[in-house]
Amino acid sequence: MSLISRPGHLARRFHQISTTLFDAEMRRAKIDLTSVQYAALVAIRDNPCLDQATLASTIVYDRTTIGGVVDRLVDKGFVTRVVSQADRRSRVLTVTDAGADIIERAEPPVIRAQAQLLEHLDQAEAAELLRLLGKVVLALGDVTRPSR
Amino acid sequence: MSLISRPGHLARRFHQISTTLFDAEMRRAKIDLTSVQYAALVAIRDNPCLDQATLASTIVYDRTTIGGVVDRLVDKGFVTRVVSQADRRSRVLTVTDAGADIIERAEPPVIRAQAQLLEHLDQAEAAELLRLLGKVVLALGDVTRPSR
DNA sequence: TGACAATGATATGTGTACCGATCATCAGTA
DNA sequence: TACTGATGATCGGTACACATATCATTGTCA
Repeated sequence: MSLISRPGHLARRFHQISTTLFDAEMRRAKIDLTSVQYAALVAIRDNPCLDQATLASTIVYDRTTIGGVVDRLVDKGFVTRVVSQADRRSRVLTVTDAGADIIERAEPPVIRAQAQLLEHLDQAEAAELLRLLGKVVLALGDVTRPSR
Repeated sequence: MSLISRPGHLARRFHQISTTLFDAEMRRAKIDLTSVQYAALVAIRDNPCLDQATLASTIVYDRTTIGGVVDRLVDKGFVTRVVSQADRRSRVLTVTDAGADIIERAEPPVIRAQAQLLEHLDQAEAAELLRLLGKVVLALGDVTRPSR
């Protein structure tokens, strides 16, 4: 089988294309967010009083990685991180007003990037692709999360 | 739309699962290769006298990244890199005997990892998933390659 | 209540990804 | 033949990914 048609290569290219489109749209909108930062920000907004471990588990990021991602969101003023009163080991994450604003502003570019990713498929094909990806991710999700 | 069902997240998770399965199989087989290194190695074997720029273009890696990947393949003794006589700017890459051996040894684990990635889909679904991914990658391949 | 396993977070190290800039070399041209 | 643009490779910097190890805190249980 040609390298180009191998599942692993297709997975890599599909993801690469997805993030490239995301970055291009964000740049056009003059928003300083990576796709990883955006996903983390949305997850924090939607789950008040999240700690980092739960955040990592929710969006399936590596625990070590999430620390740096949150660092950068804090630096940009989109998130606050305070030591929990209930459990002094954990840090409680909260989206700031600026963070909520950025999420709103980012929504149209995000939608455009998603549309571009799928624009060469018809409606049925796009739905089927997402369904099949979802099926694989759901089936293998627990076996293959980062080893923590 | 839930974060979990967004195309970008699915792309990220699918790729993440693919590389996790690859790494697990390689570890089981006691082979010290990443999926990136494996793809580069196969491409070098299949295209004699490849230079790094053409290699990067072939498998669509960033040019800067490929330097480090080749470094590690050279360190492991799987690839030689010599300055081209015809064009002293470029380095000609060649797979060593040890490199060819490793590719052979890696083939069964690679096949197993691929099978695991798709094992929760039936035959038709798996084929359709690969077809749709291929269609997207082909359509967007030129627009979204790293900017070099 | 004191040892202790479990848990949240961080530190360290390697590898991948990619941007901008730089340098050497090449090829074409005035 | 000196100028100039293109090209192969590298350097510096930032960000993500993940393994292993370490540290602080917690709740439990003998």
